Amino acid sequence: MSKLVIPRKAVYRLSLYQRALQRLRENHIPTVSSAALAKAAGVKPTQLRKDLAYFGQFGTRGLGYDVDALSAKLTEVLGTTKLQPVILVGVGNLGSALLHYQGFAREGFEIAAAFDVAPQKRKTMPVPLLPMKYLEDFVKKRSIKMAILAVPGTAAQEATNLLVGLGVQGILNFSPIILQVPDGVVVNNVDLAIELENLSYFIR
Amino acid sequence: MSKLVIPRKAVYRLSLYQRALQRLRENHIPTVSSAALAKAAGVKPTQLRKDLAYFGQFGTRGLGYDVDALSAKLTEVLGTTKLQPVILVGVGNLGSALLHYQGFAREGFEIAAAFDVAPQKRKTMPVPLLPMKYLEDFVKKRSIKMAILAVPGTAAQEATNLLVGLGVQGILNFSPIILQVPDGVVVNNVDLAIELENLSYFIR
DNA sequence: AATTGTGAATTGATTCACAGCT
DNA sequence: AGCTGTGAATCAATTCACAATT
Repeated sequence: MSKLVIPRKAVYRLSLYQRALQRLRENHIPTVSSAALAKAAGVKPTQLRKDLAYFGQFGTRGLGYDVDALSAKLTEVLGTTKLQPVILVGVGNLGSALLHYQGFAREGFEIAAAFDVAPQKRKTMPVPLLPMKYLEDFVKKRSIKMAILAVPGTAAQEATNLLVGLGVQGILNFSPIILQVPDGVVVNNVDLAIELENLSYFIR
Repeated sequence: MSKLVIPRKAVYRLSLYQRALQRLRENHIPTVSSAALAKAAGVKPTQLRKDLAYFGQFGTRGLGYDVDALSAKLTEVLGTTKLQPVILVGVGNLGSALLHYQGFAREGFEIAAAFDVAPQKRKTMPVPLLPMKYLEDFVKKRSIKMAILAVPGTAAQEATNLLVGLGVQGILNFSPIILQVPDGVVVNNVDLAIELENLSYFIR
């Protein structure tokens, strides 16, 4: 059906639109113009319209977009209907923080389990915290396709090789290393220190 | 001289190069080719060379780049010599995690203080944790220019207005809202849920 | 022989401008 | 009258190709 190619940056923006639409839904606002929605998402109206045009026509000229209908369509296009289970690898400072972070669940992702070389069972862990030796079994049994990687840089590539070998196809990488992966494996990098450094550059 | 405009994405990559160079320095590797450095940073060699060309010539043809010299130049260009103090606003799950995250310090950023509407003093806080009423005083006295924002979406715009009013010019935003800010204020968004959603899209 | 530096070519993303609906 | 949808135009980023240098 709509398996046209949508550019990577556009897909990212679709998620932003979805977020904004969800807030409109909560406020029972039935329709929204491209101008208003674009502002909420931090883009220009024409860009929003172009992005939507990648997979169809949804607006009513003179009126705007139906909030519920567009939101439903975005859910379908983004494939957020069937939600992927995710594992977390590396439960240090950042990793354990991510475990307790509610934001993933709010957007429909479930962290199925967390793994660490030396699991420190501290107070309430919201998900099973397991030693690395159970990783293979778990990933295979549950057909895990996505992992959040929060190990130290020195261990990142090795952990990646392991995950990729077990069939993981998407990695959200918090380690300060650019991972080398084969074609077909997608890596999104989140580097907090670089974001700060980048910010500081543009001040002044 | 070197106050030409460097595109935003290029600046981001400069930080990646700097990271890779630091690892080479630790391993006492004296020179590196654009091919090798580019691979470590996840870009193409020509792109690396173009990026460096924004602010000068540093390589030796036939040989490559002097690791120490290039790293020093990047430090200068990125302005990481004089390091900015940063405050954290919002000490919930994610915020307190960020407080304990060592990665900022490792790259030379100091979180000067953290603020929250209802500060919960739990065990060892690595920095002063203060109620919001002390924010104005602190930002002015310490001339804070950068803030990490980790409040709930519902409070994000209001907190932003406050910070901007006090002279903050750079915000690293973890809340799931696109902040509206005046010209001259830079916002970098980090949205973990969207990164995951994006990843899941590209897993066919 | 190896590798940089860069103008030219290309590819991609964004914005404009306006026709087309409601 | 208002707002979408989109081809054309523009702008930006990336990659190519090769001369220049050590």
